[in-house]
Amino acid sequence: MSLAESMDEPRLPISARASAAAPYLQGLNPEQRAAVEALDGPVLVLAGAGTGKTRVLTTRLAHLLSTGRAKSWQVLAVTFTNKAAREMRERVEHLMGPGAGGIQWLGTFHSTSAQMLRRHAELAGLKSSFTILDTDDQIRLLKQIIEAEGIDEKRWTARAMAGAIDGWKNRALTPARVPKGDAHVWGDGRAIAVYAAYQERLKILNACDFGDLLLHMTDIFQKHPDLLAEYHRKLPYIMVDEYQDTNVAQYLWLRLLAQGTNNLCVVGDDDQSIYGWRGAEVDNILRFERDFPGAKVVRLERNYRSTGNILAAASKLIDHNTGRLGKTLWTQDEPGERVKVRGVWDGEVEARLIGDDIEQWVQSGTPALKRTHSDCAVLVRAAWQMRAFEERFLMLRIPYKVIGGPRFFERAEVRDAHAYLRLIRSEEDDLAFERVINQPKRGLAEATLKKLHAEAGQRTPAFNTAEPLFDLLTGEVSDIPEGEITASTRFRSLAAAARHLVQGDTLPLKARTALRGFLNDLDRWRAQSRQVTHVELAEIVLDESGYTEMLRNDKSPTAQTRLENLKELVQAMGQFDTLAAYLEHVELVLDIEAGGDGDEVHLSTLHAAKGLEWPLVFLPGWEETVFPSQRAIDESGVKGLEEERRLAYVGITRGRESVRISFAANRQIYGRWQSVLPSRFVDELPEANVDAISETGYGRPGSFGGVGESGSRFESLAPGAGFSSGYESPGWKRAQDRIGGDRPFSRPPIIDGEARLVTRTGPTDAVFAVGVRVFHDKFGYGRIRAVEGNKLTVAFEKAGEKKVIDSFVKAA
DNA sequence: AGCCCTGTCCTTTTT
DNA sequence: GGACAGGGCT
Repeated sequence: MSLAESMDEPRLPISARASAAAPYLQGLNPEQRAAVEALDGPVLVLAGAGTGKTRVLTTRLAHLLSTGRAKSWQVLAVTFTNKAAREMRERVEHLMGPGAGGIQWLGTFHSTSAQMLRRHAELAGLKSSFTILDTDDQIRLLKQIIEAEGIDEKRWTARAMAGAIDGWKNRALTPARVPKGDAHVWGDGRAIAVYAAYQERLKILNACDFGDLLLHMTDIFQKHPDLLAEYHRKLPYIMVDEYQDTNVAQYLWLRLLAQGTNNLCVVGDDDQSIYGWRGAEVDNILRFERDFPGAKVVRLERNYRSTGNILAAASKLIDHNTGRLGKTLWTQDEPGERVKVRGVWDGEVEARLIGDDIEQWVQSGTPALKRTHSDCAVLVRAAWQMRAFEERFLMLRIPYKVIGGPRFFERAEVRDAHAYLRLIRSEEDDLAFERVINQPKRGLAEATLKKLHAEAGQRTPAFNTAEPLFDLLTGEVSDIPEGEITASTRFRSLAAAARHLVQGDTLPLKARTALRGFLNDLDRWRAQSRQVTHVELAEIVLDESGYTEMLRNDKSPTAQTRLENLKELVQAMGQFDTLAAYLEHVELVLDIEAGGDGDEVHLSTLHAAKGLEWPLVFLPGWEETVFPSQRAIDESGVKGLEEERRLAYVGITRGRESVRISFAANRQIYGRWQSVLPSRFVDELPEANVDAISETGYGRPGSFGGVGESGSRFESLAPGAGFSSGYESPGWKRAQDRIGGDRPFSRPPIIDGEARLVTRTGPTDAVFAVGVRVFHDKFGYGRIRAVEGNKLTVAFEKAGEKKVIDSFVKAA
C-alpha cells in the first residue's frame, strides 16, 4: 500500500462531498465532471478540440487541493509549454482565490525536471549550478568537437548532428544504447563517437542540453530507488497535459514518477498530435490503457468553441486520417458562417486581402458587439510566412503581435548580454567566453581564439583536481586514481588560458593588449558585482563593454529593436532578487511578453497556436509543398502527411465564428517565383460547410486588378480595373476549375525600389482619375485628388489626416 | 583582423 | 531572400 493511500482517511463518497461544497464544479457537463472527480488510479481524458480540456485540468487540480486530498506541494502538473503552465497557474488561482497559484511542481517537462536535477545534480556528475544549453550553444560545441575529430564540417554539419542527438535523446538513447544502424545517419559511422564526446564535454562544462534535463533525472531515479521512493511520497498526484505529444524520454520519466501511487491523470487528443518530428509518440496515448491497467477513460466530445460549420469542416478533414481513437465532436451552437476558401494570385494579394478583412471586421463592430484586432489570428505553417503579413500590417497600421516568434532569449543580443553575465558569475564558462570575447570587436578573432584553445588544451597543473580527466584527442574520460594527488590533465578554462597568455609573448602585442583589457574589464565587473545590484551591473557591463555603442553605431534597421530588447532584458532582470536567481530561471521558464496595448492581431505558427482560440481565424498558404509541407512528406511519408492533416485540424478548430482559408497560385519560395497547387486539404473539406470564392477574378467587383507586367506602384481598387498578361499557371488552372474563377490572372507585381515612381503602361491608365481609390505600398490607401499630365496628387487615409501629402510622377 | 563580394545551400514545426 | 563560408582586398 502506498503512503498516499495509507494516509487516506475514510471519507464520504466523492460525489456527495463535491456537490455539497464546490462552486467550481458548477457548469461542468457530466463527462467533464467525471474527469474532474476521478482522483484515484490512472485516468485518461480524451479531450477533443474545444471541449474544455484546460478547464477540466484546472478544476481537477482545484478539486484535489480544496478537498484536502493533496497539498499544493504534492501535485505534479506537467505541461508542454511555459505558456500553458502559466495559464494553468492563473486559472487555478482564479478558481480558488489568490495564493492558490503557488503550486510548487507545475511546469513543463523540462522545467520541472530541471528543478529536480538542481537538487540532485551531483548524482549526475554535475554541480547544481549547471547551465542549460540551448540550440545555439549546442551547435557551437558540436562544431568544436567535429573539428577536433577531423570530420569535414561541410559535409556533416553540426546542425544535423544536433538533430540526431536530439532525436536519440527524445528516444532516451544514451551513446551506449544508440542502435548500431543509427551510427550511419551521420559522419560515416562516427556519429556515436561524436555523441559520446559531446556528452563528456557537457559534463566538463557543467552543462546540460534540453534532453539531458529529462535523461539525467530518469537515470538518477533508476539508479537510486530510495530517492525515487521519496518522490513517490512527495508527489502522490500527477497530471499531464497534451499527453499525445509525449516522447519516449518523457514517457519513461513520467512512468517512473507515477509508479508509486498510479494516481496519474493524462489529458490529450490523438487528433492534435503535432510534434512527431520532436519524437512525440501518439502511441503513448493509444497505449495508455495497456500501460496503466485499470485506467479510467473519459471522453469529452461536446465542443464549446466553434460553430457547426467550422466543426463539421474540421471533423470531415480529420476523417481522412487512419488509426485514430475516434470521437464525435458535437456542438449546440448555430451552424454559423461557412468556412471560406479563397484562391488568390500570390502571397502579396493574400496578405492584402487578409488585411482588408481584418479592417472590415474591426469596423463592423458596434458598442454592443465589440470587434477588436485581438479577435483575429493569422496562423501559418512555417514562420517565414509571417513576414508578408507583418509587412502588410505595418503598412496598414494594424497592430499585431507575433506569438512564439523568435524567442526573446534566443536573440543574439540577449544571449550576448547573458554571456557577459555568465562570465562574471563564473569565469570557467567557456561557451560564454567564446561568445563575447570579440563582441563587440576587439581585434580578438579566430587567430587569437585558436591560440587560446591550444593553450587551454595543454596539460597543465590543475586548479581543481577533483574533476575527471578528459582527453580531447581521444575523447576519453578517466577517473582520477583514488588517493593520488597529482597534477591533473583537466583543461584550463579559456579565461585561465588567456590570463596565462597575456603574460608571455605567444600573442602579438596588439592582441595581448586587447585581451588584457578584456580580462581587466571582467575582473572589474566581477568586483563591482558585489557592490551594485544586478540590474545596475547589467547596465554597466553593456555600457563599458562597448556593446550598446556598437549597436548605436549600427546602421542596420534591426539595431534599434536590438537596443530595445536589451532594455527589456534589464527590466526583466529587475523582477529577480539576484543575478543567480535570474540566470537560473531564464533559460527555461521566463517568457517575455512583448509590450503592446493588448488589442493586436495575433500572428502565429499553427504549432504555437495550439490551445488558443479566436473568433476570426485566417489560414493562409494552403498549397501543396507549403502545407502539407513537402519535407514532412519526404521524411515521414504517410505518417508525416497525417501529422500535417492534424495540423490543419488544429488550425480550423482554433476558430470560433469564422475561418478563412486561402491558397495562392504563385508563391515566392527561396526568393523565386513558383506556381503552386492548392493543398489537397482544400479538396478534403466538405462542400456543404464551405464557401469557395475567388477574390481575384478579372473585372469582378473587389478585384485587386491593375497589376501589369510592366509593374506598378499603384493598384486600382476601382471595379473593372486591371488587365491580364494571359499567363496561366497549372496551379491556377486547377484552382479555377474548383473555384470557378472565370479569368486568368496577371503576373505577380513587379515593384520597383523608388517610392515615387509610377511605372504603368497599357489599358489600366484609365484608372488614374480623380476620385479613384488607390493603394500605395508605403502609404496605404488613398484617393486621387488631381491628375495633371504625369502627376497624381493623392490624399492618403492613414498617413496624416487625409491631407494631400505627395505627388507622383508617372514614368514615360 | 575585418570588410566586402560571391556562391551555395537552404527553412517546418519547439522545450 | 537570407545565413554563412571562403576568397580577395585594405
